[in-house]
Amino acid sequence: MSADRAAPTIVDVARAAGVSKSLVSLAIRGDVGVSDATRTRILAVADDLGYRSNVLARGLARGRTQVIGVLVSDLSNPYHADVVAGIESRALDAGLGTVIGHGRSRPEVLAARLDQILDLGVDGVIVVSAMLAAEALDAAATRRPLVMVGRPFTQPRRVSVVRNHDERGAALALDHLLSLGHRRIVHLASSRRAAASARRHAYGEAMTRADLPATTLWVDEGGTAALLAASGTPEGPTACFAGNDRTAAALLHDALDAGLDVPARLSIVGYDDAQIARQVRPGLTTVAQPREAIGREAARLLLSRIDGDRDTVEVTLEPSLTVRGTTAAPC
Amino acid sequence: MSADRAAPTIVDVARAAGVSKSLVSLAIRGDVGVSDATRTRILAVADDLGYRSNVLARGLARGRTQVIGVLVSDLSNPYHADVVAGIESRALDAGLGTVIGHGRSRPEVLAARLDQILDLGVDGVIVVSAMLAAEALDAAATRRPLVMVGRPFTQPRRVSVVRNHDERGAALALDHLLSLGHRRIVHLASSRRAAASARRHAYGEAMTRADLPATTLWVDEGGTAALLAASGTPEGPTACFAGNDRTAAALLHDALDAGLDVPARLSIVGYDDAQIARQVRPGLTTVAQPREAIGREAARLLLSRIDGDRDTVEVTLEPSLTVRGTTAAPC
DNA sequence: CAACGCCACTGGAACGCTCCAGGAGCCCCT
DNA sequence: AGGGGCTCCTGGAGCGTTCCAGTGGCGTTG
Repeated sequence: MSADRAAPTIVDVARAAGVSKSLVSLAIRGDVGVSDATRTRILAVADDLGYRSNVLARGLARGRTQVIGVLVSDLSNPYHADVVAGIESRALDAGLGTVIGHGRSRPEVLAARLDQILDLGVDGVIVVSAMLAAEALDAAATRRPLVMVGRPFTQPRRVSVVRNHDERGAALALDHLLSLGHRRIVHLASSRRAAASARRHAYGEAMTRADLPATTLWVDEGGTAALLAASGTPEGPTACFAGNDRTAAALLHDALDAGLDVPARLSIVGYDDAQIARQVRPGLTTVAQPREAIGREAARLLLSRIDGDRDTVEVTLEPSLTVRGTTAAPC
Repeated sequence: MSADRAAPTIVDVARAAGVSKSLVSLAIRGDVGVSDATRTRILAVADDLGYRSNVLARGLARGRTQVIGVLVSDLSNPYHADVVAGIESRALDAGLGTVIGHGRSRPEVLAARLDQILDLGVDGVIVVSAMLAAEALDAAATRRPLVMVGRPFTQPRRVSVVRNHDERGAALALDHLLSLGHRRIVHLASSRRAAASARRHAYGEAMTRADLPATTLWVDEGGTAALLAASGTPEGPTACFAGNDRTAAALLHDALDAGLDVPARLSIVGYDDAQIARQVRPGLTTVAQPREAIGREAARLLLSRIDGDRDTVEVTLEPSLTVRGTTAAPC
């Protein structure tokens, strides 16, 4: 099938338009110094021939590919999808393409993908994963500008960080519960990672501020069962702030199974506004991160780094509270 | 910061090892015709210098980048994530990298991303999206080998297709309901797209085979309400086969809201074994597609096309039934 | 011992683009 | 009339690879 004939190059266009290849290059990139008449002619010819500029050749010659990479640990996590959407929209505004690498939640795969994306010649990388090893992150950052999403501390210098303000989010959740009249509020934690710790500490501080005792229960230590058992008793907790929506949803599930009325006997607040928060019944009250905005901000930081800005910064964005059906005044 | 010094090239390695750049190239690619002693020396030097081969230059010179592209319409769809995981694992086995493009469920974005991925110089593309316009698909297929996942008909020749056997899946669902003793089974459809049609037709055929009347209700025509109203009556349906899990979950939700006992008064079977099937209560009985296997098969087909195989084929893989809590014998 | 074949290695062209130094033509000013 | 400064355009070098046609040395063979 002759349609497989080699793709037209800049030289083909130049020949067909009767100009030099340099001029075609200038015209296509929209450079000044090309007369309008010639430019339109060249573009028409290019279009006619079905010319597409070869990114590989351009990247090789310019040292820039106009493509940024995004490394994601878990594709199926809607949080990641939204952040990626934000990144893409901002990149597109700047005329850059985006490719995504998928780490399948495994540190070694993640590191390999990161290398592979960099090898492809992207101009910069945004890492949306808390799981990437610090050394891999550091090594990558010496190769290209790198922006990290979500990890609360800038371990290596040279990387910028965008994250949601977990402390403030936890405070939002607790203010909500406190204003409903809850006093015996426990925290259900399932992870010791950075974001989870920030939320846990913020919980502790909010309780201290309100002069109330703080109690953290761990899922992997049977915390859920302990919580459910206690919440029947007169002195038991009337509300629970969970470290994330998955944990909250599981708790809700178990509570309903145990015949405990939610929210009448136990109020539950999650964190993340994940899809599951809308799917459970009653709907989960939760703290929402500004996911697209986080992505857009990450892209903005990366673009400025690509343009030569050497400063690495840490940006935190404000979360908000979404009230659904799992919170009410204690009865 | 002096770590930003230019990355070492093959020439640097050659100079450091005291050989020609051609020999370095051969050694690194594992070509024959390099003595063992020289090869190990070259590799050691390369490693020492932190040499990484430049994919852009290699792609330009060879016309092959050793990277395949995957175009996905919706990142957050776990179905897609699993297919991608399958693709990646197979590609990795063959020593190829993978980049993902994200179409955000919008045909025009999808088409633009596809072009962009192709521009990047990937050796082939796998499209995991039913939404891509046929023309865009066709245009892409003339540029590189292309494999389509999920769309049941090969519209343009030149593309291979991997899909789940929707007809057989629907038959599995109906066999299950029939063997439970159901006789009045309706189909609830929400889409007229290809996969949905295949399931709908298979429903009709299965009913005909069993000598039972087939009734298809459409969600967008108030089918859900009609179904719920009818299922109370003596002659009303005792079971429903939904076109996908989302539809099934919504039906389940409405049925429970209406005070209808599921599965006692109404059995429900979905399709896809999406995450939601596990999250609703009771868990949804559904047809599961072999998602990773589909991805692996797609990658296998693509690789053989890349290696010069000109045949385009259509492969269907067998689905399986996952029985959960929404099906029981009619009472 | 000359001829041959094979092995290990080399140098340069090519891939498709960008960038740079420079050239032709034109208008304006002195 | 001569020069200066535009604007519009050109040719060639260079980006880091791969590929191809050799080259030289060595062992085998008639």
